[in-house]
Amino acid sequence: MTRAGSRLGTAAPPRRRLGRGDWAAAALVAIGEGGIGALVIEGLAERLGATKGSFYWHFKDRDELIDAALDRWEQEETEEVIERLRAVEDPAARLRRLFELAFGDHPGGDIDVALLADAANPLVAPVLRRVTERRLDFLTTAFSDLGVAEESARYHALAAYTAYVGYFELRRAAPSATPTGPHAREYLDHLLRALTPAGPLPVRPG
Amino acid sequence: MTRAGSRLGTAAPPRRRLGRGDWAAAALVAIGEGGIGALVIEGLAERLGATKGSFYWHFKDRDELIDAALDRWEQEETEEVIERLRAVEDPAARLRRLFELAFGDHPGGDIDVALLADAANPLVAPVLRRVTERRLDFLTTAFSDLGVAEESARYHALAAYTAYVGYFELRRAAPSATPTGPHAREYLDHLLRALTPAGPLPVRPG
DNA sequence: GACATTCCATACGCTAGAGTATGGAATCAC
DNA sequence: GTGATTCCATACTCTAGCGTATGGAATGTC
Repeated sequence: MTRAGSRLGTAAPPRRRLGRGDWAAAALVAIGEGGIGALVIEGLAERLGATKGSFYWHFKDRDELIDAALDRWEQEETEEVIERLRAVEDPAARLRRLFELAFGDHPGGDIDVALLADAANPLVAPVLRRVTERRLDFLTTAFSDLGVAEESARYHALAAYTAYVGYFELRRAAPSATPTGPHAREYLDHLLRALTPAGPLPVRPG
Repeated sequence: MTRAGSRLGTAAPPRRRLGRGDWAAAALVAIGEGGIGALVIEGLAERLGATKGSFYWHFKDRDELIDAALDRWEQEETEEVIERLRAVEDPAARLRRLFELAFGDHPGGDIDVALLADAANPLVAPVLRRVTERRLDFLTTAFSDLGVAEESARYHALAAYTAYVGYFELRRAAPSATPTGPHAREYLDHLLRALTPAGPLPVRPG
């Protein structure tokens, strides 16, 4: 058969040729939806309007794709976020911004949770460990900058990070029990009060 | 072949015949170790010193075993715990005891986390939702009994529960980053201060 | 102690999905 | 435009693990 939709447009868009990046991106989406287990080569191929043949030209095997997707995740959802937050001068504002980003509507939380679900996977484990420690260190420093004592800052960081992780886990376990709409913001306020040391540190003051 | 170890003891203990309960218990252990995916019939059979033949006599299929294991979990790790906590009169003591149980060394947290990992599984989803809402409701009431206003009590419950879930997720993601030994207790103290409304509510006062 | 019933082992069929082999289309180099 | 290179589709093989079929052991029953 000649390539589907190569001449007259079928449902699929007249696609260009694929590269490793396309596969890695699609893989990360799949992981976000159903974890490593949902990363099925022929499934991705269909989404991309291709077949296994393409995949096995770009990648040695499935593990190599997983690695590529995890690299991408580590970069986009941790390093780049941290980099962006460095730009915020005021420690309180930086922390507040971090909370807003973390609990916001981006798909990051879902990927996080999906990867936590595959924490036992030998490919996932080291990346997950690295990312978790990196984030915790950043959080610890953030609380330190706020004036919290060294030891206490670590506990604040742990509490904040587990609140974040737990929130997205809860959303999967019982979406109806998760605060939505105005309640979401109220809950975030509540969290900020509980998790930050001194004052209320209101979100978007004014 | 005659049954292994039926006369002279080999490595395996001279086992009695198996019942549904044995399979369900083994299944729950397997789930705790690796989630639903780790629940492999022939694997469990080997652990129990039996074969598939036995399993398919007691159960229609794998799904039926999963159901049985989930039932067991819901009963042991939620209903029975709640029942036990009802016995504690003082609201503050009850909440403190709950925290101690939750963050204690029982394997419950690991099973919780494993099932959260399979939240998308159609067999797991309804049980998980039920259990989560049940626990949240109990927590909400617990905070209410402590004198927290209705709406606020819900947020307290959410924060406490996500802290619990997040803690065990963190332990899987980066065990080395999780507080251990004396730090574990210090962190628990920190959490109690952050998550409970009024006073410090010390663990095991005195 | 023979028969029924309960329980289980062995040997098989079946499917999903990873990975391979190979020919051919697209694109580039000149 | 023709040869080389890059990219991809099709048609396989192979394995893990679910489920089934069937005979036989263990245990109860009278």
